[in-house]
Amino acid sequence: MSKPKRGEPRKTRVPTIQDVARLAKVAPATVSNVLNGTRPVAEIRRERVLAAVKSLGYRPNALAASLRRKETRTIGVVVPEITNPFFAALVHRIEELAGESDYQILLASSNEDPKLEAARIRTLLDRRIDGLIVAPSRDEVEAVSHPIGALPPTVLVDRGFGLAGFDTIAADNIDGAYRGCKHLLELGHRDIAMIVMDAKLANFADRIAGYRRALEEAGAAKRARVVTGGLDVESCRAAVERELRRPNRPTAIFAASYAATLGAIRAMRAVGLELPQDISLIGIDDSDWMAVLHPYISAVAQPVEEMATEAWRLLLQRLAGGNAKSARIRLHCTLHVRESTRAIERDR
Amino acid sequence: MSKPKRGEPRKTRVPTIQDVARLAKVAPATVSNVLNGTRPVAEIRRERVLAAVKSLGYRPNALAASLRRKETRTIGVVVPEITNPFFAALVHRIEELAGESDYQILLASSNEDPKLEAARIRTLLDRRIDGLIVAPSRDEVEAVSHPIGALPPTVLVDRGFGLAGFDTIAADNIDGAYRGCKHLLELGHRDIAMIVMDAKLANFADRIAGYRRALEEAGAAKRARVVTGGLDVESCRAAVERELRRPNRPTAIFAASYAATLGAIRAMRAVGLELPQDISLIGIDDSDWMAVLHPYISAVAQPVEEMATEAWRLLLQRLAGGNAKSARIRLHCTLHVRESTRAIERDR
DNA sequence: GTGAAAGCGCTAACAA
DNA sequence: TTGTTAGCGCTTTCAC
Repeated sequence: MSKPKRGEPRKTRVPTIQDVARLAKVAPATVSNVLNGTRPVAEIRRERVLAAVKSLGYRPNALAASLRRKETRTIGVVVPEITNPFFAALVHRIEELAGESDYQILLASSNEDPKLEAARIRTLLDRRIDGLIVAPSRDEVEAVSHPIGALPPTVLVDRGFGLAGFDTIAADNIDGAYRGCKHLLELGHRDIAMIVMDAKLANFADRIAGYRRALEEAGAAKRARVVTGGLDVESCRAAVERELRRPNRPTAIFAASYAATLGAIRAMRAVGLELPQDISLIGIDDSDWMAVLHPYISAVAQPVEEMATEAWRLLLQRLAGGNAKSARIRLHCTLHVRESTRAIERDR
Repeated sequence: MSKPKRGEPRKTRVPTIQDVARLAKVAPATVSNVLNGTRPVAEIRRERVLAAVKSLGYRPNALAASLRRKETRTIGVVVPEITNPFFAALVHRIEELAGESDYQILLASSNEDPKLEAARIRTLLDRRIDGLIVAPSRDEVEAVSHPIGALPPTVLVDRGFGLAGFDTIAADNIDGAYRGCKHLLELGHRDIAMIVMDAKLANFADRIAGYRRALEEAGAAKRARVVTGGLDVESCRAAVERELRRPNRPTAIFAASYAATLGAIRAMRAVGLELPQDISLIGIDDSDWMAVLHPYISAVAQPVEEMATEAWRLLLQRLAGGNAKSARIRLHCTLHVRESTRAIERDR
């Protein structure tokens, strides 16, 4: 009964179901049945088994069980970038839900690279994951549809909305951007630059659309200016800085993503513009620090928690054999009006 | 050759090594040898195998291979909280390194709960992970040492430093805190309150020690005030707020963790103190937003990247059978002097 | 250089 | 209710 400690040469082979069976004087199948509740087992044996399990410190080899059962209770989760608070929150919630349903998460990050994404997904599939939750790095998701052939039940979050054959979930980006832009318009802004990372990504296209729609309604359609920043904070900063140095600089910046928001603030500093006196800013994607330092940053928050919850719900449904047609879920954003957006000065 | 698309009823059973062998007219073993380079295979067969693999879209079942080989090329990673930027960065880097060495990451989060942590580790072990990287939720790590008995090669990061039988890595918390505190002292501060989450955790004890040492050197040992905040931002905020409302409030706050920093800033807002005119602040743990909004927040940054890199290196070493005695690695923190720390007004 | 056969640890099907 | 048997798909002896 002396439990071997780390460091000691581990002499004792890790016990198998056979060892338990032998010790309990029952068949391996019976051990299995006791442990999994697969079939009723007489109380006497049942107790002998449990005792043997305990005394040997037996734990079933999940690998062997998975191989046999053809299910791993493992879900692959692929995100572009775990250090982005949005994806961190997404993963966090998914991991939590998975734990509750006795699933494990195999995490992979694609670094926004479709090739890497495809490769990572492939190795996840090799491990026979039961399902997959992906926040694709691109919309085409060539990565996602190409490998092996068939994928296990898969839900796409944030990007790739509406892709045939997948349950997809995304924020209502059009509406979110619309409301964010409208907020600025109501404050009197007309020269609003939207900063996107890549206008061709559907998310950004949608956000641009929402932004344009708000502008049109305000009769300012012609004032639309969309600036393509690039995929990281630094390139966004540079793009915004260029924009701010132009003769008729915008009075407000609408940063269409987290990195764009960070970049925009940096750019303002670089150019020497004070937030919100000299210029207004609203971002898409919220983070806790935005309500900590003045000026608190106004933001359109995506419903991350709900997105994760829905993703998990849909996935479980598929895993349970649900054969409904692909779900497409749009979830509403929340507008947080804080201090970085301010009514425009009259003298402009 | 028609690759089955998702949505179509997948009629084709996923091909096994047997199928490949049959098609290539060789033994399964030969397929294995070709794919793994285990033994030389005649060029003729070799090509037949490769062709068969391609035409069937065969991918080896990693589960079966793992069961047989008794190695999964999977590493468990357990962190208290993935949404904390420090741990997010840690996981990010580990995941990156793992990918490079063709390992997968099984992620689990303990929510700072030792019981949950133990449970999660146990299920990771059931999956026969080859190794484990844990940022323990507590120091005792009863969780870590208790389960099954033996653990696979395990490295402890951030907490649990020096625990027998593990490779452990942590920031040099004493020195980091010492330097942070010294910075404040050099600015003339004498009434510096340190906010910790739990004084009993070794990390915080160390940070307190560093803080005290700096104070002693400055002959201000008696002015030490350590405030225990609690485990989340909100309770830290409340604790700091209480401190700030006391008659002789501190002139500077030294927040000993990320959550404490967030809480401290909130508290200052609540009390109406302006940073850095009315009070100075330095935190432990850095984040990108701290250098974005004024005042930029001074911080003692832990070397996350290096911690992850070292953790991975040590783990690989163990996995390779390295039998060196447990490593204990302390890595240096970096002091980022920014704008939230300012020389104290003379009239105090 | 190659194939046949055994077996990793488990569960499901089949008997008893 | 229980035990026996046959694999899950792979790798690894062991023969040839």
